[in-house]
Amino acid sequence: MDGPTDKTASESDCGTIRRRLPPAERRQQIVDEAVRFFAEVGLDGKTRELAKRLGVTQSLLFNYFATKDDLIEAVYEKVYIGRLSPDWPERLTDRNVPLRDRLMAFYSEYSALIFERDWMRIFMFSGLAGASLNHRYLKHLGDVILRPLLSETEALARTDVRPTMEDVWNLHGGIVYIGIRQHIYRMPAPESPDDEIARAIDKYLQFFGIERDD
Amino acid sequence: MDGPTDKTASESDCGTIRRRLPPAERRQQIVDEAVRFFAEVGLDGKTRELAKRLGVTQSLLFNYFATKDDLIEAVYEKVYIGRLSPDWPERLTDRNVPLRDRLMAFYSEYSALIFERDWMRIFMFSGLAGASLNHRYLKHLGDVILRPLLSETEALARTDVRPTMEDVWNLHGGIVYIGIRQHIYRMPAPESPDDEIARAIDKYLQFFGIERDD
DNA sequence: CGCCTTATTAAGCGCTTGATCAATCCTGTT
DNA sequence: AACAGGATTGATCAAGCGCTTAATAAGGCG
Repeated sequence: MDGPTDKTASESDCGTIRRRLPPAERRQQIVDEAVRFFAEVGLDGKTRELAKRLGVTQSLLFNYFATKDDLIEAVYEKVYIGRLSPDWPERLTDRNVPLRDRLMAFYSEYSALIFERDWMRIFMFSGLAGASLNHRYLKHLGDVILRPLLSETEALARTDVRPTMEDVWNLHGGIVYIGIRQHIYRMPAPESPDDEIARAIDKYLQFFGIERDD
Repeated sequence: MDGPTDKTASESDCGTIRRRLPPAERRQQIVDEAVRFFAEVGLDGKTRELAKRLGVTQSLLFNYFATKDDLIEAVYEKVYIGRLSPDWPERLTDRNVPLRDRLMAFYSEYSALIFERDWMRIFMFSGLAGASLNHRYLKHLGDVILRPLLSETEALARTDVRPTMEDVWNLHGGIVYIGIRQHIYRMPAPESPDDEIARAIDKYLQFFGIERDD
């Protein structure tokens, strides 16, 4: 009554309704959609709704993940991984390049990576939930990015006021807050985040009397 | 077997097990505990667990709030209310006082109000949930605090670089991020937040060439 | 004290949840 | 074409959910 029901299920238009994927591919498909899903509705999103978005049965999810927590863990890892590039520490400490340029390069790349709705929201959800990956990430960020950044600032500071770790966190927080406003609170984004980042960096450097070409 | 079970239920120690409160008092008690509860576990916290914390039946909650959403709305209002003092706008624009002092006074008071776990977390939960109160609060903050603050900065700025709304948001975000680190991510707090606030403000003012006594 | 109002409870309804598992039916191989 | 393997499904479970309601008992008042 309702249209040509092509029972063969392979569906002539194999674009969307395809079934029976190779396990690795399906698993990845599930995680990908789960990232979007949980980022949107929170970690209490229901497995049945996620399955519906995937066009798949809810029970299938449990063939790939023993429990919902396992799936969430996979979401965490998928979204946290690669968010801190391993070559940033050395680039941030390369004193052949002016500190301002290093900071601009870093925060320009970093913001492009993190000012993304899925990441921002899952990071916040996992932070609120007290996920260990969240703590480890922040500790890593502090150890591997911000603390070296403090050393670099100290090495160039020309004022009597000495930079502290809190100053670096303030720089970092002011920048990250752009993404929070945009993706957590859904406020309008600044036209050019890089410009705002540049101003935040200049404000920071100027406070310690560091010139543009130091 | 188990101790003197004082069946009269008024409980000699009337500290905790008391029953039959006047409705207004019980309602307030419920909201107070709900704030702590939802701040801790999130808005998907279960009414049965909240009731257990109150030492009360779950069904009692629904005598005071028709639905769980109503209770959450009461939590929102309880926690949002009074968070933006109405006399701040005029104090922030009182040009008889140096801008630095005005900023310090404001952010010192404001941070004392908002650097509190229950508020921080409920604000974040409600923001992620897209609650309208959250949007209204942020719009109000922008209109009534930050925009005037931009005007005050403009009036005193001595540099060729003109302050923008984004600069004010950056100042604000850097400060608020202290509370986010502490209460959302549960990182250790700075010893004296007021000192960090002062540095953030000085950094901001100095960027626009505003002196301490302007 | 005994009554009467009503704050509170106990029981449970209908539905949804995460999770299970035997039964399907694609799909590559022969 | 027939088969075998395994990805996928549909039916289902027990637990837990928000919420309802009739019964219970606390406590101020005469």
